[in-house]
Amino acid sequence: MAILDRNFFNRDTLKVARDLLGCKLNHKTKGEILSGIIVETEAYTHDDPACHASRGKTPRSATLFEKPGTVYVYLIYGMYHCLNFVTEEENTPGAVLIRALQPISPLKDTSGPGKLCREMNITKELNNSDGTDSNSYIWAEPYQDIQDKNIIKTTRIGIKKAVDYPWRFYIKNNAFVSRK
DNA sequence: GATAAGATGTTA
DNA sequence: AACATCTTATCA
Repeated sequence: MAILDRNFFNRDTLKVARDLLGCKLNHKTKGEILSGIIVETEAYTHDDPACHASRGKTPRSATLFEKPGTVYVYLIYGMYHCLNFVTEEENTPGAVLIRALQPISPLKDTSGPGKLCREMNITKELNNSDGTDSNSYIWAEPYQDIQDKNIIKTTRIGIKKAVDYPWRFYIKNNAFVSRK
């Protein structure tokens, strides 16, 4: 099983967001591995007003400038963690937000970026870690091949800037996509 | 130091 | 539609 490596993430953010659909996400925590299929993603790029790096490098957004494949986890609204994979080459900010998973491990509720982090036990501790090998705590690998006809490309959710960018991808008719 | 806004989720 | 709840950025 080939793990998604740095070359996979060192590409156009929109392509990475699309290609992550159908991949298996794994998180090693408390001696066990939790996993789920990625069914919904959003892209955030260097020329995107909604990206955390849109106003330059700050302590929080610094992770977005890291090497492709780096894990970016941040807290939103003081309550919920969100999981991202950094894309594009180093010093070019960009990331793919993982918005929903179809559980493989016995996870309860993973249809939303905050919910899946809660279920997968993903916290800020993982921020800035390397997500490109199975020795790290979190990584992804190809799992299902999703055809273009089964992918919906539409606008992103929960943002106030660049609301018209169709940079959200999800698998058609999948019950675990958020905001049904 | 203070303040406002935010890539959310739950409840009603 | 309100609210729970707190980090981050951006001022001063």
